[in-house]
Amino acid sequence: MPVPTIRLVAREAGVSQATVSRAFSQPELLTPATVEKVLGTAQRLGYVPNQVARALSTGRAGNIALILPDVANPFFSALMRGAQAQAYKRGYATFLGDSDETAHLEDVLLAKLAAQVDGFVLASPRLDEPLIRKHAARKPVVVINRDLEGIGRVLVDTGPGFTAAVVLLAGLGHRAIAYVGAPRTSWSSQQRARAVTAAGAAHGLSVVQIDAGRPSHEAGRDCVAGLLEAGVTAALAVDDVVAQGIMAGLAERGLSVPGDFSVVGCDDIIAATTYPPLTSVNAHCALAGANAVDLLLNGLANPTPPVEGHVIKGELVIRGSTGPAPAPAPAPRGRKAPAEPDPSSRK
Amino acid sequence: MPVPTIRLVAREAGVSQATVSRAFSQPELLTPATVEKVLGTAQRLGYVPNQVARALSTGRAGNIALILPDVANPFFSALMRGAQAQAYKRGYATFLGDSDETAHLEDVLLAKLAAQVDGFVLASPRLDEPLIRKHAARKPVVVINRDLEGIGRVLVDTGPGFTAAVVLLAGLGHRAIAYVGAPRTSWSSQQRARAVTAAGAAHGLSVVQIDAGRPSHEAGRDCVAGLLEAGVTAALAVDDVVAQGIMAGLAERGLSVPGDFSVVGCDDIIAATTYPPLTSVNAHCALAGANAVDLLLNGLANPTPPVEGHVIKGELVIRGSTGPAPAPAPAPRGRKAPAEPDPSSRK
DNA sequence: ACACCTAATGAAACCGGTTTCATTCTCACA
DNA sequence: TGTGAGAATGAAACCGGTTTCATTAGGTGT
Repeated sequence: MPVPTIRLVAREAGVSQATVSRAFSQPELLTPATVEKVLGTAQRLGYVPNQVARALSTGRAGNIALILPDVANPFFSALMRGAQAQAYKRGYATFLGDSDETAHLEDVLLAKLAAQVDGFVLASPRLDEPLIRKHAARKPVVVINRDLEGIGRVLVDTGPGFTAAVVLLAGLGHRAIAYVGAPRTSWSSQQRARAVTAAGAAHGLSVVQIDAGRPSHEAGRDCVAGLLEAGVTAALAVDDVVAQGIMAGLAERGLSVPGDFSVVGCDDIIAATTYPPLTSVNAHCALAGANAVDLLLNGLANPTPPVEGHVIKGELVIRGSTGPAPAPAPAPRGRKAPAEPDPSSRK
Repeated sequence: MPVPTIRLVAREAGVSQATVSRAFSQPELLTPATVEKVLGTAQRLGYVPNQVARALSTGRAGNIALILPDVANPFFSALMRGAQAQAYKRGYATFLGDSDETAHLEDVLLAKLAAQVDGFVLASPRLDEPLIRKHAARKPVVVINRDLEGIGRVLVDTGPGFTAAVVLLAGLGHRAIAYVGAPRTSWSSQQRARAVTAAGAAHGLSVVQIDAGRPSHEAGRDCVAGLLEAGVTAALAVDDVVAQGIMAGLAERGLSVPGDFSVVGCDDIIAATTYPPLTSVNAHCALAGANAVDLLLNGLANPTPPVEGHVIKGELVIRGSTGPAPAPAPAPRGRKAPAEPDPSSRK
């Protein structure tokens, strides 16, 4: 028994296929009696409109795709949750593409999915700007955490949160702090680094910057040696996963948080579940995902969508991983701290 | 500039559209020189075969859908990562459906996506058996962690791991332990409960069973009161998230792990990153996801696929959350432990 | 040199819908 | 009663691929 098609229904109901089509997509164009007759026979035959065929002729797939660097990272899984739920609410299905943190895979996924979706949400894209623009020229695109003029974007502004964190640490008596970041390609990380550097300078703190590479638990743990060598008493990490790694590395060395060292994370997804609970900057991940989808779908509805940017404010959530700076240790740990790059900048 | 179609490439390359089509789908039918020429011009024009059109004429969508209860749960995000990567490797794109732990949403997602996919992977479905079978009759389905005769399935057998955990705890001197599980609908949880009960009986331990409801950090923390009331000295949790919640609840009450209480988790995704690191049963989540996809796609390739079941063994990974039973406390904590439901079952 | 088989390619039908445009039918109004 | 506007419906083109079938070219065997 083959799947019934529109032509079969048409023949069976004694109407044209155009009528059947309209009975499903624009019933207001038909006599109620006709609609009823068509839907009746369709029901009887078990006919369901073929979504693929519909997509081909209308050019609308009813799908969107979400491309992100790493589903396993809690920031992105939370974001995805928000995005998928919102897309579902608005009648769209969601493709997932995991680029494994590589620009190339992002590019390939964009190209492969282009025909099947009405638009893309790119979360923290690793792709360089020209390529993003190339794809954006073909299909509507909304980027999350990347500031590209003329392309729809949702930005989570964690700068103020990091500033507040630095202020908090300064108030707790810390004098030397570190920012542990991700590679250059990450807009978020750069933004956070800037906030920390500026706030540190404003409050007379010395700031060391450390690059942890791909943000992971291990990366965080591995940079603890560097932190201690640098002689800082607190670290702000690019995200909670790295922050948790730092705490693990500290624990390995018998240092307690926040007694001996303070740690601040970002995203606030796993922060409440770590031990001790992390002081973290809330990034409202799920909201960002949902907003990106809304922006995208609103753009699809409007013929000439105003290119909007949507900014979400991330605020500091203070928990148990930050405390007073430890009293000056009886003896300095490790070799002497490296001199700051440019002390004059502090005056 | 419209998206290039097969006809444009054909005209540009001076061949027929049939030739272009074959250059992409069956290049062995063409002269290598022709293939090269066609692919060259296609590349130059930025042509990518339209998946929707292809799906319409072949009847194959080239997509699969992964339906799961909660993307934000690390077990599922790891599983998804494995599944998506494997699907991509084999040329399939992946839809994601998050059912938010509800059977109804699962049902709706299955129905909505059916037309656009060649098959489904259902991870830990909350749907009841008849409905799963109904959908499986329409489209190929592989389920993960649900044992349904006649339906392709991947099972992660964590029973032996939990048995080993109980043996470990018995060896450490624990006499009363608890299993903290999820609701009945979870096949995995029931399987684990059985293993714990059986192993407990075999080693003369008293076993209390507690239902935490939806498996979450909070749920774990909330059941700590019950654990202490029951007078147990160790808990095995349905997953790492709940286990971590239990540790948080213990820490709140000033109890140390593993000094005062031992905790065992399951899945081994976040286990290495918690503090203290969790002793956990490795569920090989990513592998399960990849295997499910393989099973599904192999089934699609074969006209009459043998309904296979694939079992993955989960083994115990011992870390820092398990230790010797605490010396009998000076005074029993809380009210007296409730009597076991049926003491006779232990003889 | 001729008949014949195979490999490479092209023309056109087809997948299952949507949509434009033409046609028919009604009914209100002058 | 004639006419024109508007509503209901149908015929056919179209979306962008795949695939069948026919055609042409290039060898091979005798």
